[in-house]
Amino acid sequence: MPELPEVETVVRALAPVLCRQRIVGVRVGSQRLRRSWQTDWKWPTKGSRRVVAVRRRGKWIIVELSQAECLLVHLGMTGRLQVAPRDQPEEPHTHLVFQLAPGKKELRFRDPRRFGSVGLVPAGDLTGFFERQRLGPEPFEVTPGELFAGLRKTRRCLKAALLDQRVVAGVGNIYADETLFEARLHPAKIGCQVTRTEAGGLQRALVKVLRRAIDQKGSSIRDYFYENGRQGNYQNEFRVYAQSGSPCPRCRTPIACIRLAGRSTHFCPKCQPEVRSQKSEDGSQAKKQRRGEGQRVPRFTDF
DNA sequence: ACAGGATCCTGGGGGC
DNA sequence: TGCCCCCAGGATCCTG
Repeated sequence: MPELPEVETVVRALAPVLCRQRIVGVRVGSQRLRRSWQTDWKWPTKGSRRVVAVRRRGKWIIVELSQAECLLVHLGMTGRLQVAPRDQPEEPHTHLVFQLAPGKKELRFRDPRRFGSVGLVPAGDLTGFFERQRLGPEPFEVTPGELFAGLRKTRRCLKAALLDQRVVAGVGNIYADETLFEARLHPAKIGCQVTRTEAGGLQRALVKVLRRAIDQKGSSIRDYFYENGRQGNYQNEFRVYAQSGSPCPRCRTPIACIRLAGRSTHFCPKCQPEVRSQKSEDGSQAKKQRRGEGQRVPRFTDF
């Protein structure tokens, strides 16, 4: 599952291959992605676009093109971007193919579960696009104070807050669990109960875990390969994620697995002690009186 | 306004 | 061996 380290690794692998190439044509598959990008897909019918740069924001891949446009790619759960020779047979679930020149290669977007999305944005609207998404700060740029402020606002648990891209961009299920273990914080602890010191520790843990994962070229479980079948190695360093029942690497207590924010959540019951005033099963119902409609985050295809 | 559950989607694994 | 069912999870939609 591509999270920040996996996306960063893909970007680093793609950038030298794609930069200065021209996209001379696009072929669209018959299956729709989850987002209805296909009907909205507006690729210029004439002229080509040169790839100027490839970079990342949160879990988004940004392919900067000439003529002030950006190709935005989100890999979702199972998305893969791969550069392949044109004569190499297409794998199943290939939804989008960009023909490159010079040379006889293609950039292919493959996504079996179709949770990913691809779109074209004017470069001038890139900032606006991420603002409409309310995409939070990059983990390497967020200050302890900002993280503390973000957590203070919510009654959700830390696990849910870390998964929320508006709090901090790029964290998914794996790195949320690993970060909370590193910070010795219980995943069910309520955001607004976190102290400034704990928020500082969480920020340091986040940076440490993500840096190490990037060094290891991400985690390869099931679907993720960063470049033509090459795998990351961080899955060999998981300390809690997918380690249910295994001894904690610090204290040998069996790692526990519970369900939080709709996701499997792994932690050490001893190193990440239960919080004092944890959200009770039926507690937090005081919010019942709230009413009205939340502000809609624009769909990807809205721009 | 906010939190949490449901939803989409396919491949893999477990149980029978 | 083959079939069925469940689970995995990112982002968004829906409900309370």
